[in-house]
Amino acid sequence: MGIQERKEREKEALRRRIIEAATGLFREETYANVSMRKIAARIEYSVGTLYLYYRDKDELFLAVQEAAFERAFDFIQRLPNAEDPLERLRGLGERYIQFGLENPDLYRLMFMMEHPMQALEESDGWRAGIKLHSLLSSLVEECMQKGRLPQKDPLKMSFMLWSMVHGMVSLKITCRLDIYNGTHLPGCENLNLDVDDMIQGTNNMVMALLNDLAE
Amino acid sequence: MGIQERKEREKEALRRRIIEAATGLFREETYANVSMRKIAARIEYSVGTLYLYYRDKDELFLAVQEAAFERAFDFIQRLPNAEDPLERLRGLGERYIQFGLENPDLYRLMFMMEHPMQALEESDGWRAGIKLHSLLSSLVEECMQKGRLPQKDPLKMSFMLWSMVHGMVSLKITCRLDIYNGTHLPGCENLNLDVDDMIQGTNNMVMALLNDLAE
DNA sequence: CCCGCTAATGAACGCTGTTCATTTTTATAG
DNA sequence: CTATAAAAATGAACAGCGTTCATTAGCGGG
Repeated sequence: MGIQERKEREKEALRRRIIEAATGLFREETYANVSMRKIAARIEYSVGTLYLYYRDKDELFLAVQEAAFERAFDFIQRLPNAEDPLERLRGLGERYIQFGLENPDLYRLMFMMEHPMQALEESDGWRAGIKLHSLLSSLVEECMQKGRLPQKDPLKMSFMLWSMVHGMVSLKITCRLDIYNGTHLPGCENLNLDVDDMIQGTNNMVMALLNDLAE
Repeated sequence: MGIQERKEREKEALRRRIIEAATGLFREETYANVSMRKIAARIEYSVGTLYLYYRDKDELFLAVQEAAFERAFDFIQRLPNAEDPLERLRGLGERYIQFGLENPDLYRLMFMMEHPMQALEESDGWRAGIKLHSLLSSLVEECMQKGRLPQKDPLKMSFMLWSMVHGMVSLKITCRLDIYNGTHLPGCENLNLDVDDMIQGTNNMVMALLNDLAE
C-alpha cells in the first residue's frame, strides 16, 4: 500500500513547511507578534489547517524550538580537537557564544522566549538541548580527571560555565549591555566598546583563570 | 494657588496607582497577557484614561520597570559590612540571587521581558539598574587594589560575575533548570536536587576559587 | 450662574487565537 | 466511469486585544 505511505510523506512535508515558515516568523518577531494567520499565509494555507497539525500555537512553537535546538547542537558540537580538554572546553564556550551572537533570534526562541510550558510535559522537544548539556558535563569531568580543573563538584562547575555564557549572550540579546556603550555608565562613555569582543574575551579570561588554578 | 498643586498631587497619585496596578498584573502574567483594559479595570478607570498618563503600553511598562529597579537596588544594596571586600562581593552575588529567586516575576520584567525598546531612548528608566552595576564594579576594583582578586580587566571581571548570576537566575526562571530535576538528564534522575541551593552554592564555589587565586 | 477647560469615558477599528459547520479533494468499491 | 465514504482544507464567527477620538462630566474662575 504505497498510497498510505505517500500520504504520510505529504503530511510530514507539510509539517516541515509549517515549521520552516513559523521559524522564519518567530525569528523576525516576538512570540506575541507572530500570528497563526501570518504563518498560514506564508505557506498559502488557511488558518484552520494549522490546527490539524498542531493543537495550538504553543505546541507549534515547541516544534520550532525543537528544530532550533538541533541546529544549535550541530553547530556547537564541532569543537577544535585539541589534546588539552580544557582547551576543548574553552572552544565549547566560544562556539556557544558564537552561535548565540550570530543567531540571536534562534537563541531567543530557544532560551528566552516567553511561552506557556504545558506542551513540554508530554514531549521531548529538548532532546538536542540535553545532548548539548551532556557534552559540557562530560568535558568538565574529563578536565577534572586529568587535573586540568580544580576538583570541585562537576555539576556546579558545568552549571557555572553554562550560566556564564548564557548570561553574557542573553544580556547582549536583551540589549542590557547597551549600558556599556551609551552615556549611561560612568567610565564607559568613550570606550567605543565592542561588546561581542568583550564577551569572547571574558570567556577566555575565565579559562585562563581556571588554567592558573589547575597548575 | 493651592488648587493647581492639589491637582498635581492627584495626578501623581493616579500615576502611582496605575503603576502599582500594572506591576501587580505584569508580575502575574506575561507582557502579552496584561491588557490595558485589565489595568484600567483594576483601578476602576476606563481604558482611555491610561492613555492620558502614558503614551502607550510600552511607556507604561517602562515606568513599571523603573519602579522595579529601584526596589531591587534597595534590597540588594544591603550587604554584610565585612572587612574583606571579596566577602562583600560574595554577599552582593548572594543578595542578587536571593532577590531574583524570591521575586522571579519582578526579575523577569526587569531583565528578561520582551518589549519594545523605543521608550528607553528618551528616558532614564534604568538609573537604579546602573547604580547597581556601579556597586558591583567599584567592589571589584576595591578587591583588585587590595589583592583579593587576580589583576585582570576589572570591566571583564564585573561583567563575568554579573553574567554568571544573571545566567543562573534567568535559567531558573525560564524553567531551563527543570532538566536537572526530571528524568531528562542522565545522572540526575534521583538526585532530588534543590536548584535554589545549587545556585547559591555555585556562587560560593566561584568565590572560593577566586579566593584561592588571590592567595 | 455660567463659561471654558480639563479629565474621563466607551464605542469603534483592525488586529489576535481558536473553533467548527461547510466545502473540496481524494481514494476506494461497484 | 461513477458513486460513496473518508480525509483535508476552508473561512466565517466569537471573544478579547491595543489604540483612537468624538462625546460627556465635573469643577475652578469670573
